[in-house]
Amino acid sequence: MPPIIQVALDTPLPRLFDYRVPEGQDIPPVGALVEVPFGRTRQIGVALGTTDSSLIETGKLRDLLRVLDDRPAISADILRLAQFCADYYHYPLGAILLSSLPPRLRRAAPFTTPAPWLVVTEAGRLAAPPARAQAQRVLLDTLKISAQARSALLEKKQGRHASTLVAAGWAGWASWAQVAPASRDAPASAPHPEATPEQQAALDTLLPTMSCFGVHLVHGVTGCGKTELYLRLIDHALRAGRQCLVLIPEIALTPQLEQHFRARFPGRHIVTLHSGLAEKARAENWLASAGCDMLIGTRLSVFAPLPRLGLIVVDEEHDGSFKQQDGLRYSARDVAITRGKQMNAPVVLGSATPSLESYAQALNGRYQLIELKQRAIRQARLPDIRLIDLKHLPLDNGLSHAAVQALADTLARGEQSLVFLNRRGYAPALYCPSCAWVSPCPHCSGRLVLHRATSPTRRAARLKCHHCGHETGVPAVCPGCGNPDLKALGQGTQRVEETLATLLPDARIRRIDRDTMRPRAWAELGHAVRTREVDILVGTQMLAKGHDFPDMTLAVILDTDGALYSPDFRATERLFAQLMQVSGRAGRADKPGQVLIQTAFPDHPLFRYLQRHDYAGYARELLKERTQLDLPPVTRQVLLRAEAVSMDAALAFLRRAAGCVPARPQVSVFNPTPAPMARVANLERAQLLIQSTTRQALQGFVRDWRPALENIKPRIARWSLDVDPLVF
DNA sequence: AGCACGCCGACT
DNA sequence: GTCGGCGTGCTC
Repeated sequence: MPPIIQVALDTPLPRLFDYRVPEGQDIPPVGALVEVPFGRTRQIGVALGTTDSSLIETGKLRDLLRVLDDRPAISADILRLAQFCADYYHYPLGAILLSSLPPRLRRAAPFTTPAPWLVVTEAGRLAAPPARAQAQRVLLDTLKISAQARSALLEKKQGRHASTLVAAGWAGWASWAQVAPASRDAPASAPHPEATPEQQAALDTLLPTMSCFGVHLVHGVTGCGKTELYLRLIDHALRAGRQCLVLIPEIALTPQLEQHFRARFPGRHIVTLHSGLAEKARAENWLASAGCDMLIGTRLSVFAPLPRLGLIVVDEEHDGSFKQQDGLRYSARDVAITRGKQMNAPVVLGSATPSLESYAQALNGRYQLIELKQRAIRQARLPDIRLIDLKHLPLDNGLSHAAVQALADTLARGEQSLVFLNRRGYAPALYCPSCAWVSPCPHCSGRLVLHRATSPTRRAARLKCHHCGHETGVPAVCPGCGNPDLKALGQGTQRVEETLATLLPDARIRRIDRDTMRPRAWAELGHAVRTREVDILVGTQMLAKGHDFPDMTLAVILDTDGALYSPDFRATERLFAQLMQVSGRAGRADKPGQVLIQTAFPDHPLFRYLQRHDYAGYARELLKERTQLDLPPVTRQVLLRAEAVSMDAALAFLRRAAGCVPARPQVSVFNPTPAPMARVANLERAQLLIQSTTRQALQGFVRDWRPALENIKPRIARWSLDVDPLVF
């Protein structure tokens, strides 16, 4: 009987598939990528081992087509990590393994990358390019210190200069194996600033623990020198011959971070990985990461091959970008911690506003808490935070007189301001004064948001649901009663921008939200702000991330009140983190910033802590509140998805499902999010999020619910039940 | 997820 | 008479 191998394939079916290995063909090693026939297609899969007997009848077994030996097999540690994710996130192993590969290596077409590195030749070391060829000189000097990845050169648009150097015989292309030894001649790290006493104390605590797994939460105020701390820890790991993985939220927001790292470790091989790279570059960098010293990348890098991994840094660990929102719904921070545990490598989480779940783990001693309270670089005082009590105050389109006056004064002084309003669009709802119709979304419990046309020539105004994506035109008359006089209710960033443009006609205003920001617009924006082409930035939470704008002296915060008393208590946490981040952007070296917050609830405890810049205090307060409500600090959710031919059928299923949910967990969010299927026009989806306690409890519920749910599926096309740790 | 099979209504 | 929309079932 021929040998049988088990293969993981990229299908939604949560099982492995058995194939025969034809006579005379070697059995593929565990982790090898193989091509197999599947249905009437061919698929790439991952060979996972042999078995003597298959549950599938021998007649149905098909033959393995070939092993893809142009690319490395998936290593044992990544297989183990993927297996963890398959169990934890209830997702098929094959789908995880295949999606962890760069898209180019997921395809069968051969991929050869003989020479991804540009190195200086002997002739190049002695050569002196003509003085006019400035760019070539710079590149040659860089090469004398360290080889450069082809992809990095292409990214920096230096491909032509590279070709010129190669044509002159001063540089040549080399494979990874040829490059690595030569690079060791270069200095490992550049001179570094002296550690502040506080940083030194943190290092004294951290360095002795760096030889084994442990999670360390670095809570450091903006400007405390967290990056310097990372650099010291990375240096330590690199000297021990280990690899470092640095996870960052979005590479677009932190191009300077990468430069910083390269400047500090000129002789080390630093590789970057993010979805913005071209397909070929991404595959090259992924392959190079196995032999690199340091990998800097976004969440997808957490699955990259790093056989000598010795340190993981998760910068801005609270950031939502670490959570993947579709497909495999993983949190790169949590996967990183698991990987660290499996590899026995320390994990350092850093943030000025740590997530509450991480902070709770630090307080209960599971993570080590490192606090950096002093600003290392700027001696500037923290911004002065003032509240504008909105009670009895007249507002002009949501803006108080005091706020407008402060913006006008700042403008008159030639300084820059920032206006934060966490609501994009023109108005959060359209309202009929005669029948109280308020633009409900036909597909979910949300409201349709009014979006004005972006320019007179562009398309007309639209109503959009920010929750499920439903979109329609604006009705001429009220759909409820026919009244033609519909009003825009409340303020969005578009409306604030419009109002400010009227009130402050001289100000140059830029709106920053998901509607105005293209993925790569951050660099341009940073430039515009630094060269003072902009006076006022109006924007959503996008302003809380991203670039440091050095000359912002005023931050105005509008309408926080919805989040203060939201039934979703995570809204308050998010608001506090956002306000801390936005406040941190106000002020400059010679001048403390000013923050003005409009609120009808100036006595809310959140503001007390905010005014003292006491993030830790408020985090403790919120955790205490949860204990009193008998909620564990780390709550998680179960996600139940149903797809049916009609929304009604899906909702009916979910209501009945909610009825068979055991009493313990709270059904806290009823959140149907329909998305028309590509092929089945009427098929709708709905989701039920059930908030619960610990992972163990949820897994128990998932186990218990399954049989009960099996009994109640009339007209349900598909349903699935996942532990969803995305929202803690 | 794809993809084919197969069932019923409106077309050249 | 067929074309095609869409429910159903299958993939080692």
